Amino acid sequence: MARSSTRPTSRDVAQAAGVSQAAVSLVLGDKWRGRVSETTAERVREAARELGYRPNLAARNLRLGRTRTVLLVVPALTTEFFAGVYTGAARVAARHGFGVVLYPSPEGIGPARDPFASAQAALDGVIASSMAADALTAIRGDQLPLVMLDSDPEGSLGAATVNLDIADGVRQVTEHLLGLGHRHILHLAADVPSWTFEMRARELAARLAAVPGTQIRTAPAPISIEGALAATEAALTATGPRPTAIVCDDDKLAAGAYKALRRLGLRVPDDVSVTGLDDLALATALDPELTTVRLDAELFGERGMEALLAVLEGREPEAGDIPVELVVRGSTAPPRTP
Amino acid sequence: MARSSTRPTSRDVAQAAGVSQAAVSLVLGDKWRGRVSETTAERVREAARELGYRPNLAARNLRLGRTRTVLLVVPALTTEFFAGVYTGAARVAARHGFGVVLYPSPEGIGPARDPFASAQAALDGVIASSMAADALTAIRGDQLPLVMLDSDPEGSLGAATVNLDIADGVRQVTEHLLGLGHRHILHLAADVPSWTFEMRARELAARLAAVPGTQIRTAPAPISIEGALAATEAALTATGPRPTAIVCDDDKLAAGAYKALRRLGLRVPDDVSVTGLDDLALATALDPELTTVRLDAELFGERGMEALLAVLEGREPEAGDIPVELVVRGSTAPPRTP
DNA sequence: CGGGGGACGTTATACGTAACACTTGGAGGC
DNA sequence: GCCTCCAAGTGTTACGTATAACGTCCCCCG
Repeated sequence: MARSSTRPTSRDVAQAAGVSQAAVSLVLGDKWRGRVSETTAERVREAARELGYRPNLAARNLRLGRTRTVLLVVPALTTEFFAGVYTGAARVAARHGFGVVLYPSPEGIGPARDPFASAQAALDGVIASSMAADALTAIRGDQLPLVMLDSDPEGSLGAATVNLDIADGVRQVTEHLLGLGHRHILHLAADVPSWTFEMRARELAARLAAVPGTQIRTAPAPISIEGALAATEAALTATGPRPTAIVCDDDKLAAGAYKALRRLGLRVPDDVSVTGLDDLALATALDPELTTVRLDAELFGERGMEALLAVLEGREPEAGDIPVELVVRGSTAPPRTP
Repeated sequence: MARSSTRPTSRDVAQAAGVSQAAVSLVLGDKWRGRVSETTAERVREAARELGYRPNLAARNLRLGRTRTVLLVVPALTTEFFAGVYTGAARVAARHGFGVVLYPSPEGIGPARDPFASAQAALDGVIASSMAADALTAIRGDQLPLVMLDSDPEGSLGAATVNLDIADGVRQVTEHLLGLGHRHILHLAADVPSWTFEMRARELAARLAAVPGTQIRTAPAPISIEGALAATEAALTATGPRPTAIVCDDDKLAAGAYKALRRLGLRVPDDVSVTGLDDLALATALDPELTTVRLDAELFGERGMEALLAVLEGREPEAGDIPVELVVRGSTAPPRTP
């Protein structure tokens, strides 16, 4: 029996099986075909089982110079959306023998300057959702292979990007509302400095500008129910004609809009139509159920991981945005004719 | 200039600064007081900065025999609740120079037998939320220091435990409803084999049994809005007197109950009162806002991490459950007198 | 009967870091 | 003048693994 206080090593297994450490490595690494006899291999496996042997990952990582671990940087964990992204990424990763480590962006967790101070794990690459440019350059400084999710393809410092076709989602929402007859729209905009939100505002404005007689107003709000409530209430009690529809950057914002409308005595969709974006569980918990743009978070995660694997293997990542789909529910209707 | 293709090592830094590798290690490890002169130390730091040196974590982990990385096993990432637990754990961890890696339980991600197959990172310890017993024994088999969240203190194989005082939450809910005059209660129970849910059912039954004239019925449902909707609808259309209050194991279940009641033409709280448990953002998105038990997820995570640090340092973890608090909102009212 | 080549291993080495044990050149004490 | 001591480092080793390179046997073929 070896030292019982410490974890058994491959050398301990070797001694127990009466072979060399190299043989243990070969057998357990599944590289023994034609190099070790079946009986010896079985003896090694038996010894490993007996001792409860687990390879030391730090040693393996050092030896191989790679870790088969990847970091997923997300802006926060507070929505199901990034849970879905993680699930998809982890599924693809597992198929390729990779693990995924999460790093929620440094809001209240240590210094923002160094995204890796808190993620001690040694890494092969990084998948990062839209984040501020300075954090991005910090990551690039680490020379790690990088895939950006939902980021400006032009300005991402040459990193590979995987994007949802949110511009198309905005198009679908706009056409849906215009088709119903809406002409006066309030954009409840996420007050977060990020390419994706700026792009949504631009796209929405451009779509509406193409139709004469339309008006748009923008109300920025932090992404929380309370924040959206306040912003919506302020925007609707302001002077001028009342919007007949509210386009929200996010389902959570839509939930806040619902509350504001209720507080003002307005009904959805009779007085005001509301649309969201994400299609979280929240969307169907609301009454009436929310018309929103469904984003396939898991597919997003899968495509992100596949892109990173491609970069790691020196291949070209698959191009093309991920399609999104408008889900029409009960929160949109034609505007009441005045 | 060293080999530019590969990452610089401490030896490269040493060469650039004209010192030995050992000196670099001392300076960068902040152990140089009285061993290296201030001028040399500065020269080393300068060289490290120049080359963009980052220590190889795999090598450090191997050398030190520890990783300062901890695994947090959560049942799923689909709720804000575990996002909060993570945030709290990561905050405490960062204060002690630790990192936290997340491992969502193996639902659709690789083989359930080996929770670590997907988490390649080398680990110092594990924090695990309530999970099936076989997964637990698998973890124990790895000999890693373990803290269990919200698990049976008796049956957790000697691991340290940190618990929310959910029994007290159930007490508060029960007393609130009994005080309002409710006597016939439906328990919308999470259909998940877990100590914490079994405990809630037991506690609820015991509390009600102490009051003569009360009735309780149980409807098990998967933790999803759709599942809760179906279960509630089935339970309410069954024969017998209709419950006047629904106690849900979870806010998400409550959202499903709301939908079922709406579909049946019943109003909250006039016809039926509803309570939840968690106090997610969802609770205030509902109309009327949900009376629920607030769990302090971040504090839960902090206490979990502190307990693990205590175990790692050979100390005794702090004892005592984390208090929870009933938040009364608009979803509970006295039953209508028939 | 010589030797070519499988089958079955072993020996040796490197990955990058941290820490222990050791050296060197003076300064100071008596 | 010799011993001691300290500052300021250096040389060396070990952590546990994976793999390239190197031995043996022994069988079989020409």
